[in-house]
Amino acid sequence: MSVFAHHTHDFAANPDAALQAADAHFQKTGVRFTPLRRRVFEIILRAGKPIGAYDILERLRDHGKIAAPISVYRVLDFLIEQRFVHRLATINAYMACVTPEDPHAAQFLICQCCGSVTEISDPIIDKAIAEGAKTAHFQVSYPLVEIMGVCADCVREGKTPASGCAPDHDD
Amino acid sequence: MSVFAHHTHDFAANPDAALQAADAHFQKTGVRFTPLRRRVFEIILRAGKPIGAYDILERLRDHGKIAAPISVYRVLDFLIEQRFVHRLATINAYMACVTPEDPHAAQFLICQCCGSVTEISDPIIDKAIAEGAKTAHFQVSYPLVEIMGVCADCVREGKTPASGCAPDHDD
DNA sequence: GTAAGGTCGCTACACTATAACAAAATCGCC
DNA sequence: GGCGATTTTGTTATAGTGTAGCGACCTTAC
Ligand SMILES: [Zn+2]
Ligand SMILES: [Zn+2]
Ligand SMILES: [Zn+2]
Ligand SMILES: [Zn+2]
Repeated sequence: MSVFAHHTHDFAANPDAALQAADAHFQKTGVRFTPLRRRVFEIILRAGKPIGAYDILERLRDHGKIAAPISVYRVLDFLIEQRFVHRLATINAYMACVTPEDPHAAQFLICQCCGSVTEISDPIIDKAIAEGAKTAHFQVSYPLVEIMGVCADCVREGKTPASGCAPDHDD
Repeated sequence: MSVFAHHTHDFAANPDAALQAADAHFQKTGVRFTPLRRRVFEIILRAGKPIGAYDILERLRDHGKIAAPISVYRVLDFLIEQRFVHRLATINAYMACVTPEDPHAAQFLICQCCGSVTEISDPIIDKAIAEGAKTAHFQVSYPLVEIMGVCADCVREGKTPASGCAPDHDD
């Protein structure tokens, strides 16, 4: 297990548990968690890292389902609305929220080398943004924070974004 | 003049001054500020708010220039690289930097009602992100902060994103 | 059962961005 | 000024991302 298992309930790391939790949640709230919505959520969970809308579409088709892009986007809108999925604007991809039951402002650490993304929820960043916005008399509805860079693993391997993320040669 | 003229040197508010500053800068550095690049930068400046790549293309054509999308994107890459332009990932648009001479991490306040965008450079937000990333042993290359919400002007008019940004009726 | 509302399928389309290669302009050097 | 190397731009084609509009179907409420 990595030193950087950053969350105690990392649903994304346990697709089955996450699906069951979602089942329970929608059962409780009465919101309809249809087979299609469940299937798309499962695909996102099992991807293990951010996945594009058209990749989701492809995997739907792998399972015999004939679908058009719009179907995927509609489900994505639903899952985002329900806070089970986050959208990453920088890389046009979608990933499962690690703590969907807990409303939160999230920040994302996006590795430009390996494509991994870590969701964090740092109250200090959150507060700083709230304060900054307040100063400008700006009413925040959604604070998007996507931090591009190199993840701990890739740093350890000496990779850099400049060199196309190949390990650095110091010659 | 608005109460929210947020910057002392808001180049975007003075296209001519900004262009002259750019001329001087590129003269000094020896980097080539070609007519096309200058023209695109001028279009972005005169737009007064974020503008899409294809809108830039259209305005180029208005001035008799025949151009393909790729030309615009190449120039945009250049201007971003030179830090004279920022890209807004959330809305796929580009805007002039308010303080291009001063390297900075920027944050953007994007109004979902009127489409206006304000660039701020809040050291507290910046520091909070740096600290948060450090905790995760993540090496930051570019911290993207795009805060969606309602600007001061629109708040004053009672607009909300929920109602499609029409003024709120309380009936 | 029937009407209403929500979900999904289907076709087509709009918008955003890039690849590959050729032509032209610029620069450095002699 | 000629000339090769480099950079910039043009040209054509294509990839990638996201929506509109409408009708069928399915679920829910009465
Ligand atoms: Zn989350
Ligand atoms: Zn990495
Ligand atoms: Zn700036
Ligand atoms: Zn506004």
